[in-house]
Amino acid sequence: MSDLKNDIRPLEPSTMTDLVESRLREYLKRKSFVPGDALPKEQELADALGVSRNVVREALSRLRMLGMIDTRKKRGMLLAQPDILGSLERVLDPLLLGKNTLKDIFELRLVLEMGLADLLYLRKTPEDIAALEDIVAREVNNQQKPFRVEHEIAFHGKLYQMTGNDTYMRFQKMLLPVFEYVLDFEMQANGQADVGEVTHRNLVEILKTGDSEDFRRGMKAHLKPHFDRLKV
Amino acid sequence: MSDLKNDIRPLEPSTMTDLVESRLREYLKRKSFVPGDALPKEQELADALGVSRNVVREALSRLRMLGMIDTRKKRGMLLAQPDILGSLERVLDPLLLGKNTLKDIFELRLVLEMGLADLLYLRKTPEDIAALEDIVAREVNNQQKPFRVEHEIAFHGKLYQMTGNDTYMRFQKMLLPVFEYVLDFEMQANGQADVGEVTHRNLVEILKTGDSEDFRRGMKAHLKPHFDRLKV
DNA sequence: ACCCTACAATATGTCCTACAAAAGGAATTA
DNA sequence: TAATTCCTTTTGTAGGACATATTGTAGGGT
Repeated sequence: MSDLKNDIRPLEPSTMTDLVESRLREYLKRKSFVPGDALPKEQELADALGVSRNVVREALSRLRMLGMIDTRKKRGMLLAQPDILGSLERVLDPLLLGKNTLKDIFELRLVLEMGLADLLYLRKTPEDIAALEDIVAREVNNQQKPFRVEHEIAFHGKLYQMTGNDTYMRFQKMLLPVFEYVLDFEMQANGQADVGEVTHRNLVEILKTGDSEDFRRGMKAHLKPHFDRLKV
Repeated sequence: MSDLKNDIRPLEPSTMTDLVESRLREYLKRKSFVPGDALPKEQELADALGVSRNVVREALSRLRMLGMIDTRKKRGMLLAQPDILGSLERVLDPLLLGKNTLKDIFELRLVLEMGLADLLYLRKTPEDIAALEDIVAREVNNQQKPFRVEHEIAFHGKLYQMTGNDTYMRFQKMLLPVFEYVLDFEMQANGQADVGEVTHRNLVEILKTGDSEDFRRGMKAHLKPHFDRLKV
């Protein structure tokens, strides 16, 4: 098992830019800045670190991408609150990822979907249910692919949103395209898509009358074809 | 509801570096390079884009950080497979995140834990169970905090590992520190930690004799104090 | 004919200088 | 006092220069 890779830290990055990036990150944490605080200017950082402004800028460029800092023309740089999913968004493209990672993400989405129930029952409102019924009602029996995908996203997306957890919702929505990609890929090889015995309509019904365990069982049945697809 | 932020694309980034980054990313996708392929040299990219090599380097620096490209001294740059969690790792620090995000991640971990069961039952082996029993056996009744946290990580970490899903495992392990941080924070305010009625030992027992639904119920009971803590 | 070594070619890594642009702050005027 | 103009400061961009490492190649030795 390649467990080692996770336990042992890969040796320190080599280029100055990498070092500066890590120093800066360390610096930001140590000084416990509050978002909005002004940071030293680029030249000062460069002098303090003993490198050129160029290297500092490359490192800062990375932190800026992660949303850790904000820069304004004359004010200098301000500490910001990173958008944790922003960086994921950039990388989470089916075309860029390896086969193993794609499989992992496919499973991860199933896990997230199965764990949904408790949050859902904690926060669902009658308005939410009404919205879901509306979505289900629009699901005509048109099972051609583009429509099916659209309905999937509408329905499950609404479920994520009902949790009131923005991070969870965004995360799931980012995972969906990867999920669909893997699905397409496997379907082309193995035949066409099966659909679970429990439909969206059934799930809504459970939401109205059942408890979180019922819902979880329903979701499991809904996703059963996907689980069956998983190789042991 | 700030749903808009997720539906509408924020306006195009302003600096050249941002533009170049997005152009490069687009270029990489469009040309559908295979990992290992050689990319044009920096100067060529700069010329083609009509910007200075400096700007190109800042953009490349970002992609390098995300693991999308690798550079060797004379070979030029090679396309690589990004490590999707690598970038998350950099940002997922309790001290850097906002209050809402911390709460979201706290919940996200619960969701992930609740969705664990199916993968677990698909892949668990007798050796895994033995390892779990070993871990539980070492859980002396020493409930002081540092030890408790260590046991938590050992036990739940093993569960993640048993799923055989590397991404899931790493993701969960990254979430744990944030989880503990929030827990500490709330405990200081509200009193001390309750512990669920179902213990690690019980969970192992269920793994041996029960099915995935039993396990899920057990996990829910195990995590009950945390769920109770969630505000509606 | 083969291997080893040394050198040249090349792409990235780093530094430096200079200037444009934007934005805050100060000074000036109504 | 309020509005306007100018100045200063800091980031953004450009371009040139050189160090460094690595690859490929040529040459020499066996």
